[in-house]
Amino acid sequence: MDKRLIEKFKDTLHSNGMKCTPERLSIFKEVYSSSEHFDADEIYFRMRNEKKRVSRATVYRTLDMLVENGFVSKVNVGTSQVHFENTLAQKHHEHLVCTNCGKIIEFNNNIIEQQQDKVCKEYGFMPTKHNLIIFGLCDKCQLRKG
Amino acid sequence: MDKRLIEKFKDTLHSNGMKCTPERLSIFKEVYSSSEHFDADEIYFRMRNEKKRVSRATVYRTLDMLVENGFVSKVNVGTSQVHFENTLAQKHHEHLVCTNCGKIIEFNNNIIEQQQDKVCKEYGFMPTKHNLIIFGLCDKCQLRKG
DNA sequence: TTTCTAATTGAGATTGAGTTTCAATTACAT
DNA sequence: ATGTAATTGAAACTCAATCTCAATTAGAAA
Repeated sequence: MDKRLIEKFKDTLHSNGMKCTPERLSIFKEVYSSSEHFDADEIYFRMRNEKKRVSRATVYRTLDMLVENGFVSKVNVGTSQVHFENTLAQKHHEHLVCTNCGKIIEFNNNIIEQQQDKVCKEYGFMPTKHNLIIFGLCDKCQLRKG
Repeated sequence: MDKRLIEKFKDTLHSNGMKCTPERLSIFKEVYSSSEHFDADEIYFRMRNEKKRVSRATVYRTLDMLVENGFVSKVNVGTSQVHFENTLAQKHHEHLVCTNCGKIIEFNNNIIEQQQDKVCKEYGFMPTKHNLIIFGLCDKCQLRKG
C-alpha cells in the first residue's frame, strides 16, 4: 500500500489532534485493500479473520472519521445499513443496483450532472452532493427470471 | 375523501383475500389526508391525537400493504427511517433536500429520465424504479448561513 | 528514557426503527 | 346466526448503530 497515502492519513489524524493508533491504521489499510463497496460489519469481520482484532465501536468511529476527512464516502444502495467505498482514484459515479442478485454497476453521465445543476439554479438551491440509484434487473437476472 | 378511492381500496383488499378492518380504513384515510411526506410514526401519532387508536405494528403492516398495492410509495430522503407519500395525483418526481432546515422540493426533468434509460440500455439493465436526491442548502438557508 | 495526561479502546448497555409472536378478537362467507 | 381464517395489539425481539466508562496508550514534554 502506498506509503504516501499512509502519511497523508497520519497527517490528517495529527492535524485533527487525533492519535495514530494501531486500530485506526489497520482499519485504514483494510478499507484501502479493495475498491469494492463495503459496510462496517464487513470490515469488522474481515479484520477478525486476519486476527487483527478491533471492536465494532472503533470500526464505526474510524469510518466516520474517514468519511469526514474524505478518505471514504458513504454510498446509498437502498439498504438499511450504510455502505462505503474508498475514494482512491474514484471518479464521481452513480449506481445501478440489481434487486435480484445485488450486483452493483457504477456509471457516470455528464448530461445528468448538467441537468441537476440546471434544476438547482431554477430553485435557487445550492447542491452539496447527490445520489442517484436505479433499481432493476441486471442482464443475467433478466435471463434467469425469464 | 373520494368515495371511489375508498372503494378501490376495499376492492384491492378483497381481491388479495384481506379484510377491510376499521384500523386499515383509518390508516388509509390518514395517509390520504395530506399530500406531504410522512413516516410511519407520524401516522401513528396523528391518529393518536385524533383518538383513532391503532398499534404501531398495524401501521407498519398497513403501510407495507399500501406500498405493495401502489397507493403509497416509499421516498428516500437520506434519513434512517423510511418516508412515504401517497400516490394521489402524484407525477413521478425527484427531491432536493435542504440539509439545514429539512425542506424538501420536488422536481422532474425529462432529460434526466431519458439519460437514465440510455444508461440502462448500455448495460443491458432493466430498470424498475429509481431515486435521485440532491442534498444542499435551500435559498433561505443560504442567506441564514451567509 | 521516563513521566504524564488527554485521547482512545472495547465490552457491554442502550437506542431506535422496524418486525415478529401469539392469544384474543373480528370480518365476512355460508 | 355461525364458523373460521384473517387480524389485532402488547410485548418481546432484531439489527445496525451509538453511547458509556473503566482501563489502556500514544506521544508531547521533561
